[in-house]
Amino acid sequence: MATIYEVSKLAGVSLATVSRVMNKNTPVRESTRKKVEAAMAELGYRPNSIAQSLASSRSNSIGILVSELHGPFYGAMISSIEAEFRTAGKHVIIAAGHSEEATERDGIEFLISRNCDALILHVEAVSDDYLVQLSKQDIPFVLINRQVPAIEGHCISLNNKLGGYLATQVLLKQGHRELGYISGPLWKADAQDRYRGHKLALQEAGIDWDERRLFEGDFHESGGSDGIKYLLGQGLAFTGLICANDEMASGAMTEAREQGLSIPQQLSIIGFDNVMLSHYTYPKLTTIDYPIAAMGQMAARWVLKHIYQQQSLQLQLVFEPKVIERDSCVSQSSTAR
Amino acid sequence: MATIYEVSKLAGVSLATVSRVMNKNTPVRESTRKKVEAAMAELGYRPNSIAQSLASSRSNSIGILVSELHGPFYGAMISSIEAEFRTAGKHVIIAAGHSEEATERDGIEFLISRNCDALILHVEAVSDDYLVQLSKQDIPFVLINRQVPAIEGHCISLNNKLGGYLATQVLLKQGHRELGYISGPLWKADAQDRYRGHKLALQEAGIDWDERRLFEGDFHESGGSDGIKYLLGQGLAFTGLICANDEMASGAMTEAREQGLSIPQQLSIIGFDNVMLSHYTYPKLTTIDYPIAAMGQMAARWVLKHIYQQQSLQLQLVFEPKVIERDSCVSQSSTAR
DNA sequence: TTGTAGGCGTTATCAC
DNA sequence: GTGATAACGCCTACAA
Repeated sequence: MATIYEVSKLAGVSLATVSRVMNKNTPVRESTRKKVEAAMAELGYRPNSIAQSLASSRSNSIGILVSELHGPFYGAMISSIEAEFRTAGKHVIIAAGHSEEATERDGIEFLISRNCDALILHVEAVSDDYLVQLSKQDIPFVLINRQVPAIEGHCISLNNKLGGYLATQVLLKQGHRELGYISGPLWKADAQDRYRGHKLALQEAGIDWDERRLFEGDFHESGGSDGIKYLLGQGLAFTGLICANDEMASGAMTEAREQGLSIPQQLSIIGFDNVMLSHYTYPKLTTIDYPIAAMGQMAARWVLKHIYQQQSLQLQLVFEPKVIERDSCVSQSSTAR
Repeated sequence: MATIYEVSKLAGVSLATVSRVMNKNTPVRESTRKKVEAAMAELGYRPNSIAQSLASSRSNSIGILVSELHGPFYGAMISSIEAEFRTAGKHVIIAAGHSEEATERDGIEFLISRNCDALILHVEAVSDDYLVQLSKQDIPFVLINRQVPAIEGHCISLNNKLGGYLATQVLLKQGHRELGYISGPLWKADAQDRYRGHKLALQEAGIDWDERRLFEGDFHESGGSDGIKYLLGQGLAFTGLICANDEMASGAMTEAREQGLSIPQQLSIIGFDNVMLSHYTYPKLTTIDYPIAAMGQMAARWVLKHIYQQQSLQLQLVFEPKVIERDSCVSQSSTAR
């Protein structure tokens, strides 16, 4: 591989000049620029990004930590982040945190040791405190789907409480008064917030909160099916079910059907996230849209703006969920049970 | 951040010695090792991986190019690759090729310019020739889901033809004789191979191949729904449908139902890939398992073995598909139409 | 506008 | 075993 030195020799200029035409940061006479470019082309020169990084202490790489690399949610997130950085000539290093504190810390350490210029984190297990500490180190980062008051400016989040509220309202407006709720693991902030929104909607509708109507799921399919079993086991009637994400809604749908309930005739189900699978279920899932692609893109822009001085970018830190009506919820009047 | 130099000063040894204890490649007296390690701990020293890379011309990074970053298939692939490398202390840089030749080439260029030690490629649009040329450059790579005869040793692939054959056999064994086939884009090798397997199974069963029973889809949901519309429009009876991937099977299922067909009573549908969504459909999708996680892991091991000299690893280059029976296919005798 | 020269933080090859 | 010391390929004051 040709080096900058060989290019400079062939072009008959100094190595500094070659560097200048590459980086377009210092004016270079048109004629010498031409010579240099010709030499670069002739040699098939490609700058060594590692040497560039070492000399400039900029790696042009951004670390991304998500809970899982598969799954529709993170896929969409990573995809939008990569696209945004790619056009900016930056690259993305990924790692998985698996929602476990130790693994998340490891992942962050790992990305730092890789000299990332910045981090985009979707972490769940690590404490607020840890993140505040981290913000005092020299590695900049953005948080997705998490609000940490002390470092608000680093947080890109969804109004999850509003989402839970809206989901509940969908069913209430359809006349359902007997509801079930399958939450995510309640130690996760987003699961908590969604549930809070649910309770608020109930309260506003004058419906007493009944703990037996809550099942704490795992955000996976099994959480949905277990939830249905649990709720049915309680012996309480319910015509509407809110699930804190789409996977659980799908699991609930399948299980409910196996228990002899027809969906949505006997049970209306609403999910949360609007990930791809919500198209695939039958009936198609009514859900709450989580604009994860937009949020991922915004995280990328945050980095572009703060780390790579692309000042012109506009930022938005808080996003709003919205209802996506499909076929899994119908009005209570059409419910026969 | 502390450098190796400061560590050496604090430990009272030369910087070369510090390097030695880090890399454990040259014997170092126990007592000096201790001193050095103490110094490293005291300073919170972390080696600068960029400087290491420059000096050793090893970046410890592996580039991965896939068609899309989202989608269940690539998610599973990336996930298994990352896991394998992570434990080896390597990291993964990702890029998307979007099944377009120019973008795929760009992506490869991009990863090369990032000084990856090796590449793992899931490319579709780029020609065999290009890949053969690439293999003559100095960047090692493995191909996933593609067979290029001239560089067989670099290819990790599924026996797609067998998959198409097996899928068809599932329906044939259930007594279906009137079949439809929704393929992927036939310029893609895997789509072709699956279709070939289908035709072979038909031939063995003594069923004439009828071009009108083939619809060329796009590997997305829309391909499935369009396929159903097309097949129904042909006015040919069919009680079994093979779709070349699960997404299309799901689209077909939904559309068929909208057209008044009940699944599987009136139409048995089989998919291909066994991605996550096959759980979510109703009825649950019978499909062909594509062991993408195992193949991704194998690709990672290929790199570990060939590039990072982990000689002990065993490699497997060709994988076999297998039938996953679920609920979307039933025997023809139970079909009333 | 262009050239010179001193880093950037390691690894690796020599000697000792 | 350990210590100098040259790379590695580029960036960036500072000079000219």
